[in-house]
Amino acid sequence: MGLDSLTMRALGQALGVEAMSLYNYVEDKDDILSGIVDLVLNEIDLVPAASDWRSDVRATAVSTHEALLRHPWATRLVLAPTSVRMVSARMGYIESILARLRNAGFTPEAASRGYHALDSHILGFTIWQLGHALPADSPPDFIDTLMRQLNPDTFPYLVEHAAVHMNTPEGEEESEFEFGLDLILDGLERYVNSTWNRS
Amino acid sequence: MGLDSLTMRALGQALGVEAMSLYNYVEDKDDILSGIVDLVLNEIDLVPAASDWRSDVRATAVSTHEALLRHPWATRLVLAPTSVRMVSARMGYIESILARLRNAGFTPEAASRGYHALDSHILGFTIWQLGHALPADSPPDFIDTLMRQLNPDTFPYLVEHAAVHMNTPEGEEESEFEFGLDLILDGLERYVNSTWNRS
DNA sequence: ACCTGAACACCGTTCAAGT
DNA sequence: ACCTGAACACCGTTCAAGT
Repeated sequence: MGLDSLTMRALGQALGVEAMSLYNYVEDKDDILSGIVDLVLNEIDLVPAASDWRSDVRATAVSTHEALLRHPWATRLVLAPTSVRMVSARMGYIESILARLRNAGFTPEAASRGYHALDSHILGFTIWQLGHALPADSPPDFIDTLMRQLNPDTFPYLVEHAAVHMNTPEGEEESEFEFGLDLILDGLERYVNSTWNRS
Repeated sequence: MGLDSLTMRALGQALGVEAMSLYNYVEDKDDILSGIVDLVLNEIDLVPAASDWRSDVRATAVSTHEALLRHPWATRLVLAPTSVRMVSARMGYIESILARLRNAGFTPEAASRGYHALDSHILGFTIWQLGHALPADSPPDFIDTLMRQLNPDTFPYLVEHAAVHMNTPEGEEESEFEFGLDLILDGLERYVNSTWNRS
């Protein structure tokens, strides 16, 4: 499992064909990966202009987070694009966030800051979340070894932290993303209110 | 350049030896990568207990961000560890954040939330920032192609956003990290104040 | 037009053979 | 004890040769 197991030879085999045949349909492997990024990003609902900027932007943040979680392997491609096509695939998404903020009255500078704060949280939290999940190919004794290191004397608060996680119901886990998101939205709201001249 | 160019054969050559000799000193390649993670994480100043929790935690967040920027290739290893050793290398770091929050009076649940919000921003923002830098091996026409797609008619706000970046002095760029960090710290401060019983 | 075998320049890793 | 050549099982990619 994992993005690394997507090889030209394996893909060919899945299609009942030799790896070299793929080059009749595709420039190179990056072309395939770019296509994957396209597909994933197309699952995101672009920012609507339905209500206030905060709800609109929030909806897209959640939609993006969900789309990425649906495709864990693609997330690192979105975050660290390896081709021009992957970069340009994200342009519409970025534009729609910027547009929504500017239309809400953000100055160009405030919209830029807002976009950075939001997008780094959306992508950054998601990849952080995915990275903290144990790798799928972890050997059976992976967790054992880890647990043995988790000594209550040397890491009391880590042990406590683990316990908090154990006692947290399924859906709650998800809302950690929204907790951080709301901290940022709160902050942006106060930031623009403090720098706005009401006309 | 990049982490991918660290191969056993290349490393051997740099040491004036064949690749196979390395296996006399090292279990496997993961062993080497784990060692790199160790070295990078050791550059981080763990959370002091010098003043208020906010300043203390903030100092470590900045220290971590700086250490990671000094070693861009290692960042994705820290974020998506591929061995038990890489995971356990981070334990002391996580423990120190949790400890500082708990000692400041955070409940176990609040400390967990706080840690998640902070660490996801520290690691997430950094890798987001690194991912948005153009890849070092970008072909010369990479930027050209990109600029041609950046049509002011279809992406007016992206063009504006790019202009904001152009007009931003060097050091300012850095403070985007601290801008987001302070939004989160503000939020945590209000969060714990609202849930605290002062005794 | 599409597919393939052989080949090239790479990987990480093992192992018997050298010193 | 440490190093190495040869080998194995992989990569992405090219290209001449087949249909």
